[in-house]
Amino acid sequence: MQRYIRMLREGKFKITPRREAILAYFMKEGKYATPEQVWKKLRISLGRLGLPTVYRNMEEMHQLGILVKVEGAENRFYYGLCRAEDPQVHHHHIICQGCRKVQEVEGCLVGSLSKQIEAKTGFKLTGHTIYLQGLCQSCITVDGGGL
Amino acid sequence: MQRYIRMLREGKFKITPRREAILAYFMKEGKYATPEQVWKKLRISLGRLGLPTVYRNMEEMHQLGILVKVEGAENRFYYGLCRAEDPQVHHHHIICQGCRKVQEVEGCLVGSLSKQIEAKTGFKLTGHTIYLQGLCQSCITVDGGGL
DNA sequence: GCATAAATGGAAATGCTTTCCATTTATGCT
DNA sequence: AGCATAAATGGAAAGCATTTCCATTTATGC
Repeated sequence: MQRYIRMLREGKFKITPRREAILAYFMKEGKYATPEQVWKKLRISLGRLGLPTVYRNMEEMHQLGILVKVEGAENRFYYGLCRAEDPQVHHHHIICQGCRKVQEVEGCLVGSLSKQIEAKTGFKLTGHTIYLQGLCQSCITVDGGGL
Repeated sequence: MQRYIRMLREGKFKITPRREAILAYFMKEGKYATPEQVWKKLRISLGRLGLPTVYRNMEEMHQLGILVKVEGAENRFYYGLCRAEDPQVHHHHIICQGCRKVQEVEGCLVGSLSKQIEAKTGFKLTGHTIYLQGLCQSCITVDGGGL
């Protein structure tokens, strides 16, 4: 938790109860979620909580590298906590199709291949985004997906 | 063009002037575009053209593998023509940040790494999506991006 | 040609996300 | 501790990409 608080501070953001609650939510759940899902849950304990506040804060946390943002089903966006030691160090995430758990994949998948890609296509690579889907160990043993 | 027409037929879709116009648009432009962009252009030559028609057809073509669908800026979706010999054969696309040109990258970038990823994470891979961004040769020589 | 299911256009609805703005609050300074 | 101030927040309303509805038109097989 403290490291995420620190990241907020470094981004010149204030530490508010709402932000702490959002962080706590993701620390506890460990899976990806939409702003609305977070809002529905936190609204109960926080009393008053605006949906725009959740959207704003989650997007800010995404900008800071605290949350990963992925395009889920039905053109909606999901966010998940990035637990990488240093989020600045380029890496990827894999998402469990069973329980929506988010996990880091150290190292860059494209880095080692970039030369080949550039040779093949004639392009100069400037960036990439990878969405890995899979099943985490506990979901493999259960039934193989669904949620 | 004929191969895309064939793909539409195989998908039990009728060959309409609108569909042909959309295909022609992408054949000519070769870059990715939103339904609205396509609509604005084709509306002129087609006289009457409904925006929902463009959305519907582009999404259908995406389902058939004719168009690639990528999430662009500002939560909008862009489509680009897939020119791979056989779109069913798994491959990736790279998009030029300069001119939005879409190009195929043969082979799968994750295939050769999947064992490593699975070993590292404990996940069983079920799928992946890769968005490669780069600059095509002509854009490299011009200025380095922008559009 | 003709029948028919598919395609289309325009208007309206949907629904995620953002903006506006008045009020509240975290933070730095004294 | 109290204060000033810029940032954060909530609620309502707006924005806007995308989809749905439905009456009309059209491609296609016979």
